[in-house]
Amino acid sequence: MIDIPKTYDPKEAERHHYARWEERGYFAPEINKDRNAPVYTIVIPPPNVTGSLHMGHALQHTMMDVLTRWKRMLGWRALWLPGMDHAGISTQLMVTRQLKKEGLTRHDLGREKFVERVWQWKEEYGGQILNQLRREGASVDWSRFRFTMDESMSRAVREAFVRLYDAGMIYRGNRIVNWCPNDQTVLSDLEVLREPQKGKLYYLRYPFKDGDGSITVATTRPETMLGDTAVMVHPDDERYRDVLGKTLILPLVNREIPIVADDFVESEFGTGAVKVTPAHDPHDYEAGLRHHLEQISVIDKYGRMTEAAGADFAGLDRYKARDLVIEKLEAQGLLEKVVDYENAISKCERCKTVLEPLISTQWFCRMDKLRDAALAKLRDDRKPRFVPDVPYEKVYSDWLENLRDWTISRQLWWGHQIPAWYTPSGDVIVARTRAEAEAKAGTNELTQDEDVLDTWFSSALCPFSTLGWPDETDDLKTFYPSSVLITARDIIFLWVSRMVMTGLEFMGKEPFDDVYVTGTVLDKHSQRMSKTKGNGIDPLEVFEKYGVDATRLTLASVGSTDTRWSEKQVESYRNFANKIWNAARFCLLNAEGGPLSGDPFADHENLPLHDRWILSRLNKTARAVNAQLEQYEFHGVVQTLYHFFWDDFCDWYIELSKSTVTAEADSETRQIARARLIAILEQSLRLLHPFMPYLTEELWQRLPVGHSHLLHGAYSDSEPTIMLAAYPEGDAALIDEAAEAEMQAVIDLISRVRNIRSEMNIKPSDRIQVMIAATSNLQSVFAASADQIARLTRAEVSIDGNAQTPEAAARAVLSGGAEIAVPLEGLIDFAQERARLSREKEKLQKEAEKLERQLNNSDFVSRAPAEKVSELRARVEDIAQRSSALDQMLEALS
RNA sequence: GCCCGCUUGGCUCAGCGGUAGAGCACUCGCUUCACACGCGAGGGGUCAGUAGUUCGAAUCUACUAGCGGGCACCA
Repeated sequence: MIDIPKTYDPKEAERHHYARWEERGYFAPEINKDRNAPVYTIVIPPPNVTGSLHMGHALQHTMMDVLTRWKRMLGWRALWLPGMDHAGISTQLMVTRQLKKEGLTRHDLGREKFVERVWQWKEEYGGQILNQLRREGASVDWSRFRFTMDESMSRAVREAFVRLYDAGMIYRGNRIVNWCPNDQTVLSDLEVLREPQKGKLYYLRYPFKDGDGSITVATTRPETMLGDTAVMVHPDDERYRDVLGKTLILPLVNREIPIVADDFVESEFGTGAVKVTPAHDPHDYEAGLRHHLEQISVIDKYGRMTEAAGADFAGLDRYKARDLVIEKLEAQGLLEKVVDYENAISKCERCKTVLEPLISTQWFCRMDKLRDAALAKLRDDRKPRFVPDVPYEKVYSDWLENLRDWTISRQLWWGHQIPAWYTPSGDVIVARTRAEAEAKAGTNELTQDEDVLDTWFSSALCPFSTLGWPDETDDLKTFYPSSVLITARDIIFLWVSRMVMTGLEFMGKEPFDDVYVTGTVLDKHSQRMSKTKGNGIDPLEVFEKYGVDATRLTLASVGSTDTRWSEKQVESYRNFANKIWNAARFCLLNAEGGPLSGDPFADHENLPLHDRWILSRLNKTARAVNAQLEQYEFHGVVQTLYHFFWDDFCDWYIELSKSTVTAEADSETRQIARARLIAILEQSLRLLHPFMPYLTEELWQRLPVGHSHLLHGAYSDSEPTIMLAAYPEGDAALIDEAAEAEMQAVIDLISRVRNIRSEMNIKPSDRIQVMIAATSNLQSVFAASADQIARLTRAEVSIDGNAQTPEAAARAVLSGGAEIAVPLEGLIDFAQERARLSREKEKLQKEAEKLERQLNNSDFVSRAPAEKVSELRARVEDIAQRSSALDQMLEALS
């Protein structure tokens, strides 16, 4: 007897298979020997080197793996390309912290040594997520793994930079930017966190230069007043008509500043007069340009006041300066009032420091042309295709339309140093290499720009830089563009849009056909999981407790809508995994003598009903599964598989096969029944494999089948693995509606008898008798299934339309013209039976009335499709028949 | 402020123009020779509300309410 544990132990299966799959190269598209096979590509949105696996990753990875495994089994050359990004700011922060513990700063080490330290850190602590990817069963091609700081990727970054610069799309300029005083670097708009905060609104009086009086302005940041160069009012504001063009004396500084008119001002807000600090506010910066105002920087890159703020303030922290400004203004009677006020404040996404808008020289990427190309692609070709299209297509295009230039330089040491050099005379040379720059400049006295590029600048190139671009490699030709990008919605801007723009610019083609946007896994209070809230659930712990396969199934069924995390759900899929294990256990315990070759379902016409039925169900399921995967209907496909395996295969097919399969004596009938059972199981495992890779491989390897023959043709010379077995696509010829209808009648009959058993409180161990009278068609169906009906109802079955049934019997009427009687001499309570039948009659009557009403509506009969009308008529007829049979029964009982 | 999504049994979610579904929870009965992470039988929903379109609406349209999200937030 084969020894198989009664309960599935996921850890056991998870321990072995992955390493074997990886070693044997199953993940690489080269395993596929069919040169004409279609290509399927997914480039992973590279997780960052400092990150570790969270639920969102696990969700996306599951879906990517499902699709990759599915296409691979269909014989496609499937490539899932893994990568990782260098996360400039976060990583530098990690290492800086590490140094701090040693009492060092990065400047103590110098740039070169510091970068070395970062590489060391990366080797030691970075990329945790890569092993977690393995744990998930992700079938990524590790041989093509790319890290954004690898030389090949760095080269692509320099190439892209040079090309964009030469095309006039990258420029260096002095503009207002988001500055993080803590990280000492500029940030792009997308890295800014907007958070509401309780603050104050200060009303300040600015006196007129000539004559008495003053204008009151409101501000949340009084310290910036030291850098004010104007006050603005709305041109139509009656209150200020007379003061337009007048001059004010800026308090504390005694600078003369003008009053100018600008539409931007909202007269209703505050006093309707706005102080303008072009050097420390993005809106004021724009206004400053419009009115040719001086830009006076009063705050430096450390968030301290500059010399320009005046001797009293220079060197003070910006918040200390705020207090001092207020104190001094109050002393001079220029503080009108202070009110509580809530507004949104910009913070650094990573370190949460309040950002300081500063004027600074940075590199920018112009977005107009890139943006227009992306928008045109969407408008003309509807590419990329968003799934679901509502609302993401609009989210994407709205964002693109309002796009501003992208700040791409960062004041960091970890990252791609900008390929720009300065000559002694200050000319800028942009080139791929220093040598190229020297040649261009005609001198070797060049200094390279100190800054590095935004990490996203390199990530945006991933869809093609990972494939070898700028070289026209075979990989690039073969695998670009990729088939689908799977991602969470907060990445649409950071990634999707930028990849589309660079893809169109450099490759002339969008980087992926489809963009599938996953839902979000929320906690049970509908809150997003986050580190700061501490409400995150660690996928690794879930793997540990319920197994990887069960977790994958749970995550796959999230699909594209947000879902609250429920451990009960994982538990039910854990139970499903166990159900599969035990179904296989049953098959294996009864496998002896099952033939190894040949199609056990060969003689299709003459198969028993339940065999034709399960074949029909299986093939229908396979077709549905393929269709649903094609449409990214992850939730639906999980339901389809679950229902087929548990309800159709386990609850019915195994039970219907049992008497033959478990017969004591060996026989050809027993052999073939066993072979059929195993064949259905085997195909089911293949259908399930993309979702549950470990369990299915574990079981599949144990099945007594000719494994090699089951491999897809493209992998026929490989070692057998379910990973490379042919994915069942479903044969339409095996779908047999008649068999399904007949089987349904048998199932209904068995259910009705069980219902009688239960309602009449008949002990499971008590044998009963079931007498069946049916119309000729069903009569033969039931007759052929009599043994199975008997077994599943624990009854003696007799089928005879003319037999006399005893009065003391529980009865039921089936749809399609069949009646059953269960003689219950001495056991039956006539009143109870009457009540039961009457309830049933009532139900039928209600339904009949509803149908009659519809059929009596002449509009319905004339306008609804004829098919629909006749369907309803047939139902009415069936109900009438059952109803009158019930009447007879009731009459007999009275 | 602008835009979007969601609202279906106690809970978590499917369905998205033609007889209201699943899992969990609940009730009853089962150590039936794969599985108690199980088997069998049940109960439970006017599909948020209102008005429309339609022969027919949970499903389409508009509005309302509640919840959630995105963008812009004006000092």
